[in-house]
Amino acid sequence: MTPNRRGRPREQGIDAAVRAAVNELLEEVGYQRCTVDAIAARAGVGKAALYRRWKSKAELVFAAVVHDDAIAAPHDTGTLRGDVASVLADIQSALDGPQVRNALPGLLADLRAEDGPTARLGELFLIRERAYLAEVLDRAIARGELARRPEVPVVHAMLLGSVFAWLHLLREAVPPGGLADALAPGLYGAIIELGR
Amino acid sequence: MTPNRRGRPREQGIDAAVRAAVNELLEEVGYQRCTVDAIAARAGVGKAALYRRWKSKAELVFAAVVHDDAIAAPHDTGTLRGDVASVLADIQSALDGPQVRNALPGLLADLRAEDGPTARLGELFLIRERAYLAEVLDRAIARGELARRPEVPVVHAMLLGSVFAWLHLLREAVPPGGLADALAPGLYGAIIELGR
Amino acid sequence: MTPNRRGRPREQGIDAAVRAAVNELLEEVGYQRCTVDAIAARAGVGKAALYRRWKSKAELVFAAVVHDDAIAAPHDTGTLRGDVASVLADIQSALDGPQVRNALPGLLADLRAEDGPTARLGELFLIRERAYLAEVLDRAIARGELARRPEVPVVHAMLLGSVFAWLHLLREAVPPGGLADALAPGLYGAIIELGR
Amino acid sequence: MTPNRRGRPREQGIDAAVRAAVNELLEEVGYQRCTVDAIAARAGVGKAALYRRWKSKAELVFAAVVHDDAIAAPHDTGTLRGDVASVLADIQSALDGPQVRNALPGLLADLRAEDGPTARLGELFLIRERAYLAEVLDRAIARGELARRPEVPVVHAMLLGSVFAWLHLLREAVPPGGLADALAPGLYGAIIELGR
DNA sequence: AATTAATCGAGACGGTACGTCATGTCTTGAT
DNA sequence: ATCAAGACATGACGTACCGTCTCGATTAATT
Repeated sequence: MTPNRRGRPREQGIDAAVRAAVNELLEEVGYQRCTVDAIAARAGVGKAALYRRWKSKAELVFAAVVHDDAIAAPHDTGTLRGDVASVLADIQSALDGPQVRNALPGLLADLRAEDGPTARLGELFLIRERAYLAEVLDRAIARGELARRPEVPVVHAMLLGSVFAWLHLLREAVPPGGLADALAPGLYGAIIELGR
Repeated sequence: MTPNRRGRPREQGIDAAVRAAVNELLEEVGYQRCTVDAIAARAGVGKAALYRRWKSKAELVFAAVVHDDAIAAPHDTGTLRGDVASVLADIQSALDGPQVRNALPGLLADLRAEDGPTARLGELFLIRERAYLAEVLDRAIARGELARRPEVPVVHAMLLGSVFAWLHLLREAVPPGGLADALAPGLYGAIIELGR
Repeated sequence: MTPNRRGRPREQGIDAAVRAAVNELLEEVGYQRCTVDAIAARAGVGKAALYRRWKSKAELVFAAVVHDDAIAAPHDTGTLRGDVASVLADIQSALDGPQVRNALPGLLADLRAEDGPTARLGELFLIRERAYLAEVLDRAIARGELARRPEVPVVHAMLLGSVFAWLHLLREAVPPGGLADALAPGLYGAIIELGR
Repeated sequence: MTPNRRGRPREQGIDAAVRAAVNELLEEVGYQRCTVDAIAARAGVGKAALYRRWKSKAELVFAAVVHDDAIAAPHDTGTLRGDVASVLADIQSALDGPQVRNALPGLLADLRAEDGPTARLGELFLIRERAYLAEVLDRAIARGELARRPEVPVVHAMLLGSVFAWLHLLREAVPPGGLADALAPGLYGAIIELGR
């Protein structure tokens, strides 16, 4: 995976074209019928170019679906209550796009089945999300809203899991006021309780 | 799926043999490499017998993995705090077995990909869990621990999602004190906040 | 394929290095697994340099395998019987090297599949062989061994074909006395019959 | 490759359908562009059914192209001269069909590249052809045309090779009188010489 | 000396075929 | 009508190879 120093450099447009193709196909036909051949054809690219960059369909789709700005810089709303709602909104926007929503279950399954370091769903993604979360909690402590910092993984599981469960396990419709608003009060209460 | 009226009756031992084979294979090789052919071979059964009973691999595995006592009768511990921990323990025990843990992501993906009523195969499971949850909340109200009943789907998403995220998204190790104990305080706080 | 007039001249050593690489690989792994990439790598050469010189793998291998002295000057042994054995020995030495033996079937297939003039790349080789043959026959007439000159293509087919069939169709082991000696008497008889 | 005793028997029509498809494709597009996928599609058959019967494209095509009646029962014309012409005509008809002619070079190359017993081009085919030849020679001895039996492989190489060379090495047009008639006199002379 | 232009090694690119594998259906003969 | 065994169509996957192209660096002959 180390880029080459000599030889023809990788063409720039391919990554973008592939991402676009994947996202279109995910939306049109879902994960399972979003074929590697179809992706290559739609992107106007050979399969070799795909497998040169990613080592499986799962990695390919993952890379196409996770955009780096998924987790924006942690927005400070001034209150923990507001920050929690903001984090939830970010999580929702990362999980609820038409592509991600179609891709996530299949992706989870395929990444799990592969061995190697990529098997963990977006290590990087989760690490950044966790750091984000730690910062939000620390701000709340600085404001005096929390006495101590709760275990970050616990908070992480509650926030991420609640959104995921709503969308993919319970498969409830997103409520009119927005999913973040529906979940925020309870999860705010949870954090307060843990930070007491 | 209607059983036969005439002709040779279905052999009794098959269901059990298949369940056993599925569970062994799930544990040994995971969901994707737990092939229908492998299941049939291990169970000493023809594939036709499988598809006579279940209409897809996903249904087959689901049936083999979900034991009816997954959601026990709602145990009344006397306090909401205790009940929440008890529910969480039940959820964890339903999701954390060596088979379910391996099967769940693949199952989610395949059930989602199927169209028609099978897609909601987990419905029954979820409905019972939700009823269970409603009862726990109502007991808390009766005890005076809650002023009003929170939205059940919200609570459901938080409880189920937290466990799922811990196990399958964050893939954290189960903490020494047990997963339920780690998550219970926060989620108790969440319910209190929502029932205020 | 026209050489350049201006600019950097082609490096001299490349042709030799490539020929060597091809012959090694043919002997080691055969025609099909003698990849263009492998040739380039072994020769320490870029693929572009190969395709600048030859227009396909088949041409490349053909050039590497056919040495110009393949058909030596027609050696006059003094009798038709001797000349036939000599021609056969030449043909065998052209077809029976460890490289040619491995390359020939694949080469035949690929050259045939290409359209255009390359398909007849062996032409030159065959034309010279045929001229050689005509000379041998004419000498026999001059000696009075033959009354008239047989059809050269017929004689050609018999001589070349017998050797080829032995090596590549029947895949018989080369007999102890040498292939030429085993085939010469019969083919001498054939020519006598045709020249009667 | 042992046929099954239990389970669904192999469908009968498939072999015939595949042979037909292969022969059509060979004639239309040649060996290299006669794709396994195209064969399966044209025959209305899955690729698995093909690979269940033959272990590579080469074997598949070989089986489709060699028809069992390729070498008919050795026809006794009453004279060695006539028998030789008859054998040659048989060989030509086996090698000169529009399909075989297209397939042979590619087939030779691919079979050679594979390891294992099939690598030898139609062992069975050659064995039968050789037996045929031995019988022709023995008849000639019985008639008193030959004093002793020439080495069969040598005769085999001359007869088979001459035809093959004419068609695939020299790539001469088949002469008006027929290829067998053009080659028969010389090869008759060869056999006489060897049997003297 | 500066310019020009064809070459060099390296390696990415599009296309295309291969052979494998899994799903769900179907077909045997036997129970 | 069921059973075990196993063949069937479909269709995706990941690998391999070919011949082309693109990069930055060389290397001569021409200005």
